[in-house]
Amino acid sequence: MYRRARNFDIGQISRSGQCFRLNPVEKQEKGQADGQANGEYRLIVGEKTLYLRQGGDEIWLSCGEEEWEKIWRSYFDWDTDYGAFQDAVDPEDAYMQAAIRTGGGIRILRQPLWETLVSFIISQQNNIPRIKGCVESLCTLFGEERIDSRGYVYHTFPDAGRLAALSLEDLAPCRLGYRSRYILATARMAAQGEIDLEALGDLSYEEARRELMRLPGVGKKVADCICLFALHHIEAFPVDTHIQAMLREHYPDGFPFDRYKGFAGVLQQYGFYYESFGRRLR
DNA sequence: TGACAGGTACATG
DNA sequence: CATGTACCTGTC
Repeated sequence: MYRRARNFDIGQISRSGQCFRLNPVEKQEKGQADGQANGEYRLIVGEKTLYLRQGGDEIWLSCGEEEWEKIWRSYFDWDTDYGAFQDAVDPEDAYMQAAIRTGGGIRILRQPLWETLVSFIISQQNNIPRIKGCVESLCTLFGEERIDSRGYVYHTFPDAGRLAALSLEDLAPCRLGYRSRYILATARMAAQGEIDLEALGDLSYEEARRELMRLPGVGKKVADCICLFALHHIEAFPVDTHIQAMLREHYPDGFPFDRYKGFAGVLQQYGFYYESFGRRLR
């Protein structure tokens, strides 16, 4: 099926670092412009795969209407007007305006909580290609094998019960380093009901963040990423090394949180993308 | 060789 | 509360 989209760029989303199982199907040529016919992408979420292609503002998706409505429309935050967020940015703020020109097609996804939680524990002191590798090996070794309509074999993300039953030794092949013990401890808390992940969706941003930080390996930054990329609290503003650099270099008098009350997390993504990926384009 | 990669936990003053 | 440090692993 086809859909027309504004402020939506599948390549930018795949490189944005908020999801780790959205990747080009074929190895891409370097230097292809965003928003052009930049090949096909495959996304794996839960039990499903989805293939996407984009040419300009026209998106092709491998799913039918029913699945689109049931899963992907919400996943991509389709009905939110990102143009409105962008219009709210201070016209005098040359830095954020440039960031938007580079990454204005990024969406804040609504990803499954458990996958996002574990992935962002893995993300600490780590780089995106390696995070992707770690997540894939975790899925390959401990997820369940599936095959999609194209005959592509993939693996689901292992649930908390599955991971809780593992030992550090079992996890060693995933090369998670010191994060292994965090993941086991977190999985055990989730599996034993020491934390109610289901209930997290009903909490406010502050409550959810505080609750998440009870988990080993989850500090402020990771909790904010989970709030932003899974629970869709778009006011969450994760501060990592890139964002720290952005704040230091471009907002020495403080970031204008008041102006962007309620959606600062969207700007965080534009800033992060511009700092981490965009600067290579210049 | 050492610093760094979307940090966190724990120890000090 | 604020600062300092160890921590797995891979890459440049």
